[in-house]
Amino acid sequence: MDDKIKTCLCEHCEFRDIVFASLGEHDIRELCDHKVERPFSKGDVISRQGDPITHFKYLKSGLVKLYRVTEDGEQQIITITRPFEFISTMSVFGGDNYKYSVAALEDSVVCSVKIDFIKELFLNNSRFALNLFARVSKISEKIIGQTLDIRQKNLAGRVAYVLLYLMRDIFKSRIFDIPVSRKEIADFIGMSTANVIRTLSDFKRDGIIRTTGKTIEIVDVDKLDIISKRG
Amino acid sequence: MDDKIKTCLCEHCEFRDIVFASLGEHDIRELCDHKVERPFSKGDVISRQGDPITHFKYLKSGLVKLYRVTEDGEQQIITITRPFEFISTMSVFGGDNYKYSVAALEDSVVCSVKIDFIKELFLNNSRFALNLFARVSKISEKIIGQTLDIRQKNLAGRVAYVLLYLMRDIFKSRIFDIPVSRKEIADFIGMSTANVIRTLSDFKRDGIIRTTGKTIEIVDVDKLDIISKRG
DNA sequence: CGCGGCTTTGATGTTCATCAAGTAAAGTGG
DNA sequence: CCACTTTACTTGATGAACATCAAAGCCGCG
Repeated sequence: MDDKIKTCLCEHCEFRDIVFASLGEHDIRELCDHKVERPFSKGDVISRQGDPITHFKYLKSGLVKLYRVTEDGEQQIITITRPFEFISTMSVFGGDNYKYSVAALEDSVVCSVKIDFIKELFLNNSRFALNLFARVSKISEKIIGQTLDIRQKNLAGRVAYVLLYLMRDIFKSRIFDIPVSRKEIADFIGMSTANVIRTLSDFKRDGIIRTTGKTIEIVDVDKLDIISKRG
Repeated sequence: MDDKIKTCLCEHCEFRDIVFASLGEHDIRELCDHKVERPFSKGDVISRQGDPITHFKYLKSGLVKLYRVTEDGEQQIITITRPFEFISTMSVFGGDNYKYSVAALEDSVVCSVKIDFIKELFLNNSRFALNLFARVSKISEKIIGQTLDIRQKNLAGRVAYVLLYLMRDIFKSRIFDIPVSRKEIADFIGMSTANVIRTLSDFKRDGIIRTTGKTIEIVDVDKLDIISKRG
């Protein structure tokens, strides 16, 4: 490797626009030196509930689930998100340990920077601090809103809500491969696996969705919207 | 009023230790000039979902509920909190409008500062920024954790959880006056009013709690803990 | 080909919401 | 201060929604 030719990739990372927009050339260069880019395969755990928080991690590509494990060993999925919508932990400088686990639902790439370096940036660059704060706040609010949305709905409404969420926010397409098992959907919306499947079968029978293997097509978005709202 | 004698009360406010610890004499003085202290009676709405966010508000004394109104006009209570645990909105600089409403459950005092002034402080005082960020993060995490806790429990478990929360976190006493109606408890844990009452009656019959009017005494904390955990 | 995991469907029982009716408590106006 | 009105609380009965259990089908993988 020739160090002289090596250009800093962070300079042109799309992430720069989001959180690091306010960093000058010098800081970006330094960020690059501190960061480690690491691939994760589908199913890999990216960070684990209870572990000490040493790094600031952000998702560069892929798809992850944020979840926690309850006392009786069940998973409770908090949210499913794409890059830019996941930044290591909500309380970046709040607590010392992860409150939740994160695992890859698709092959993913995560960038990781020592938390101390981010803290330094935060203290020295007020624009950066403001951006980061706004972003983390928005993520928290999205999670809270989603959880409350789900809570007030009945089974059919919840399943419809998840399908619409995957369609609109995650895949931006009416046809996509479901990235989670039925059990994971159940863990997300807080229902039993059997009833999630039953509801999906109902949707299929009514011509609202169509499935072949892992692939799903949302046929009747309007009807799904009605079910989601009415639930 | 004699302006010369008027000392700045913010200097000795307990809140200073929490969010404003990092402010010097000058900033504190200025904060004082900008802030408005205002009492709210039980039942008053402090800030309303959808309204533009113009001020940074924090609870100085009293008790509030954070809630949102669903499409069919029902209230969904997000959390109930004491001073220091409520700071206007989670996304202080995130969005332009309140995502949730806040109302006083007891007579309360709220301090209010123009959001622009806080933003200025945030940009000019990095210690303040860090403190504020950590605090807001912690509040968000508490809310998310609470919502997830409640979600995995059954009716009895939820009611037990709320009683323990009021006892431990809000009143710090086994005897207290319930600050919310049965309907509000129901809106908090996402159950019907009738069933909340039924469960409370069960607890009473089993000698777990004792009530006279609005006053409640938690008699058997251990049993309540078991019910809450098993739920 | 056969094993193990995920999925699907049906039958059954539990939990919880809803409805209804009655009681207590808390305002409200004369 | 009392009758009146309204709101909150309480309890029982009923039915709907959902979990659980069980058995069978499917599918990928060694």
